[in-house]
Amino acid sequence: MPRSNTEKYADMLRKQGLKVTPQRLELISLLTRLKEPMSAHEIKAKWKQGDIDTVTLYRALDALVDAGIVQRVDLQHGHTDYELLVPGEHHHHLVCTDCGTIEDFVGCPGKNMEKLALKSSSQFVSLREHSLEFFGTCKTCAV
Amino acid sequence: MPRSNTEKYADMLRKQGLKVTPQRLELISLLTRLKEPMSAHEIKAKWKQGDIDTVTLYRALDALVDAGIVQRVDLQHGHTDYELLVPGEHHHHLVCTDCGTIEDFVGCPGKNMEKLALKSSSQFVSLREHSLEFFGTCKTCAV
DNA sequence: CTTGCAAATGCAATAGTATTGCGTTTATAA
DNA sequence: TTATAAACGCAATACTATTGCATTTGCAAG
Ligand SMILES: [Mn+2]
Ligand SMILES: [Mn+2]
Ligand SMILES: [Zn+2]
Ligand SMILES: [Zn+2]
Repeated sequence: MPRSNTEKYADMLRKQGLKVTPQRLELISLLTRLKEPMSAHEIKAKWKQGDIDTVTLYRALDALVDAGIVQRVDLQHGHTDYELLVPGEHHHHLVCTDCGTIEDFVGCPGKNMEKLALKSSSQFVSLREHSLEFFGTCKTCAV
Repeated sequence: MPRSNTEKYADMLRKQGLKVTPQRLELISLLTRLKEPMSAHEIKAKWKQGDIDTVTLYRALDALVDAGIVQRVDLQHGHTDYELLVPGEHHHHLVCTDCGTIEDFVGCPGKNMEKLALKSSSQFVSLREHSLEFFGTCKTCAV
């Protein structure tokens, strides 16, 4: 990972009063190379520099989520998956319920949906986030 | 619960080759009265006829999901919540991250979103379901 | 109404996911 | 260089959900 990106993420951490540690840097570096969201255990299995304690990994993931670097995703796998968040963007996923194939969906009309949701709501005045995942069958599995 | 509704759900179970048991009927009856999605443990705590074994409850919930009577919801509570599904409809939720207030959102433009998602996809040709939940702050907590 | 049997139940054990407490180590700012 | 709050690693524990198996039961066939 180029130095500029590393420094960008380091700043995002420090901005939240969080420390920049070797573990957190390797975690970011690892997530940068992933093409799909991954569970804590899968991440742990991919760890290069020796090993990382499971607790430390979960706490590092929490820290990155707090800093807005990582987002949690629920793909109905029975656990939380994590992926790097591109700043200023957001995206969702298409999941094949047969083979597990995952594809990103980037054209989410989030603002419109939130407007719609707020208009129909009697109790809410502002929305900060939303989860959205699609489940279906990919070309390969459709036969 | 009126007899007609009970019979309707019983038929939905039998149609899937699933049996109609006292536990499943009480579970449906209990879910009918709920205004919010609930976890397995919360449902167990509300059980009236004596007690239900946790395993039986999970298996009954699975059965109702298979029969299309119940849907699973992830409200980022660290567990699965369950709620009765109105046949032919679907809805999502607004969740207050401060106090936990939950409000239904019924005006989901699901068909359009799926069309949008499929158009942008290179690997998928059909989508069956989607998850969508909004997270924000309710009027009471906004101050 | 009886009977046969696959499906469902209850209990015990276990798996999988995530968190807490605490003593030691380390990043960072003074 | 030093002080200190944050982070780390390890052990224990909590919480969520599932598996295996002996027993019971829904329900359809006769
Ligand atoms: Mn993604
Ligand atoms: Mn609801
Ligand atoms: Zn597939
Ligand atoms: Zn609130």
